[in-house]
Amino acid sequence: MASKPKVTIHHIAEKLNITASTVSRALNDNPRISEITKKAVLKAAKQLNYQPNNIAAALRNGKSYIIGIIVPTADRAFFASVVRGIEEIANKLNYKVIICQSYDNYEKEVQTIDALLSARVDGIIASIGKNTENFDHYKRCHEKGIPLVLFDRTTDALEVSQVVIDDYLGAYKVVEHLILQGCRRIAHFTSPKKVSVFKERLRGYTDALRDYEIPFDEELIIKSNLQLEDGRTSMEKLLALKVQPDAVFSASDYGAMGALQVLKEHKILVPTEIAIAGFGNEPFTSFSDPALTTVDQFSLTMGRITAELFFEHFKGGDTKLVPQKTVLKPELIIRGSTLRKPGRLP
Amino acid sequence: MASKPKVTIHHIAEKLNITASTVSRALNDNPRISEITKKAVLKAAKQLNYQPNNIAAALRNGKSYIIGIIVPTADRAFFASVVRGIEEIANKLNYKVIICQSYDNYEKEVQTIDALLSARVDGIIASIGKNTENFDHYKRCHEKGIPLVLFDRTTDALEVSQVVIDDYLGAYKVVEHLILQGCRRIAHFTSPKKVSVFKERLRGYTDALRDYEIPFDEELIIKSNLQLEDGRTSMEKLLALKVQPDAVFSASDYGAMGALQVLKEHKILVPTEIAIAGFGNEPFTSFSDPALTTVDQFSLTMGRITAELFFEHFKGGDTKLVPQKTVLKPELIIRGSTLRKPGRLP
DNA sequence: TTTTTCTGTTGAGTGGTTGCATGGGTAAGG
DNA sequence: CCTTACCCATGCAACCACTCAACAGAAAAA
Repeated sequence: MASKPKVTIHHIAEKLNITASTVSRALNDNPRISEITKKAVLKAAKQLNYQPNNIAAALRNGKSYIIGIIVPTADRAFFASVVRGIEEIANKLNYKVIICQSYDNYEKEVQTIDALLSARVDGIIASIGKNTENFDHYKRCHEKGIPLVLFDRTTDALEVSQVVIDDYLGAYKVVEHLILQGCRRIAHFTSPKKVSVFKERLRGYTDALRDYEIPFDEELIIKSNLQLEDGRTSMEKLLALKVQPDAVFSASDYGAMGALQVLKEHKILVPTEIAIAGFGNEPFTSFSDPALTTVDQFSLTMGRITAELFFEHFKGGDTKLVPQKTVLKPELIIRGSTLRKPGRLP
Repeated sequence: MASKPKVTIHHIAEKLNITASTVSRALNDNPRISEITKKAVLKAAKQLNYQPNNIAAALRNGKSYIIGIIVPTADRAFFASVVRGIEEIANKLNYKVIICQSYDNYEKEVQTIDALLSARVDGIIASIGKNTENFDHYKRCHEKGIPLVLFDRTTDALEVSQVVIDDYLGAYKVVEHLILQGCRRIAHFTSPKKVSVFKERLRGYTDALRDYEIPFDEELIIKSNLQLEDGRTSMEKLLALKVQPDAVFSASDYGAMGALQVLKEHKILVPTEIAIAGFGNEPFTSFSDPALTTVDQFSLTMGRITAELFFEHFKGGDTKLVPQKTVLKPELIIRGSTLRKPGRLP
């Protein structure tokens, strides 16, 4: 290494002929220190190129001012946006955020939780991975007394605060919209995983069909991982049916995009022959031709609300917080991929 | 808080009637501790629900096993991918990664560096923000003796290792391709910022024109922030010219996508009337109609290489590392938005 | 008996914070 | 004018949890 001066408050203290505690207090703007001393300390600190050691402070205080965020992946627009919302609030309160990706991998998720606990973060905000069915690692947070808030991919198996959007309502709106556009045989791409968001979207789908007296057909439910490639194969499966659907509602935008690609390759007209709708309002949904109808999840807002809910834990002192579930209303974004009757916007 | 047992190695030691140092060694699998003791310690640790305190260890060792990554934004596929590549290597070596976003904001970037230094990370890997023209905060890393490696958005003003792709070559290939497709009046979207990648792409553009004896026309160079909206306004500017271009090469995929949207709205045929090419191979480039010709940056590879270069710092011991610059070769991805002569793939 | 090996202990140190002194100065009270 | 009380700025030393160099005691080897 080039140079490691390792300037500590002791060096500053020595230089000024005072003690480290005074320096510490001065740096923390403690009222018990005179302005003159503070000025001197600040000046000396600058001169010596002093860099505070948060590790030491964190050890002493038992508080790191860092909160951990766990998301399946940071490159999904939705999660990136939520993270941004959280960061906004956290930074305002002088907290730093460390972002960890579980890549929807259970082991990695467990490891990450452990790493964060060992790193002594002041709290964790997480969205549960798709493959996670055991929540013991999250329970551990509770045991250690460190606050946990979940968003989007949550579970009711844990007694923690959570922020979700009304996936049921979003799905219901999509399907209702498709029905109003004249679709009668609506397929649904969903996940085989026990993730609440997908279960809720499926429920919205079923209920909308029921309310409009459209028969539910099991063969129109295609389960997959909902990625682009899955959307493609799912669509191929649908096209192989004796009676093809006249609409597809995918629980993810990626799946919908895959379906759209396949339809274009098959020269099947969208939305005239088959309408397509996704979920999530990923940015690319507006770039396709036709642009994808989808559901916006107000990700930035979700991030902010999650953070606010999270910081409630620090306000009340030691009073145990009652877990709160905040449900946001999603918004249907109607675009070309489902618009069969021009000009008709509900 | 619910419960804060705060189990330390001392509790384990007490329980087993040994000392804390023995416990510490046992937990670290030190050969000087007998297997029997190790087993007992591990068992007691589990029983007591012990959670190691990395903060204390880091303070003592002066090593946190955390490296900080600074990217302008984590939600760009390119950066997300690089991060993933870095994480892959880092995790293998038992390092944790903390991802920080500068949002291309200079102040935030400076703050982040300071925060990371104070957090005593073992090193920093960064991509410089668009608006950063002063690099003193990066120099500070060097002063403190903590390793720094830059990728993609780098600068030669700092004596540090860096990993970049050959932006010049990528741009050259794009423009050459456009010329071979018969385009003669090729516009270029670039950034007004002093960021090397954009300067290099511009240079590739100019050189390709020169090599093919196509006159350079200043009015075809449009400077903007290269986001979607910028692409739109830039395209509008081009359309307002007396002599419109027959191709647009945007230094970013977002800009290209904006241009494409405007052209479609104006019912101008792509690529027949105006061909469009971007740079970066963002996933959405394959979703548009026509799909966007662009340049792939091998982001995952870049992440891996960056990480490997970074960890070189730890291998050599205290020998000062000579800064190394690794240049990756980009790949031209030809898609519909520039394919005027069917079947002609170089 | 001396030396080596093995296993474990002691105690200092990592950098910063904080409860409890301390000591000088000032103001009030006698 | 001299106590006494009190305040203010600062010092002292313990503490946070863990690690490691140095050391010690016992058993094994020489």
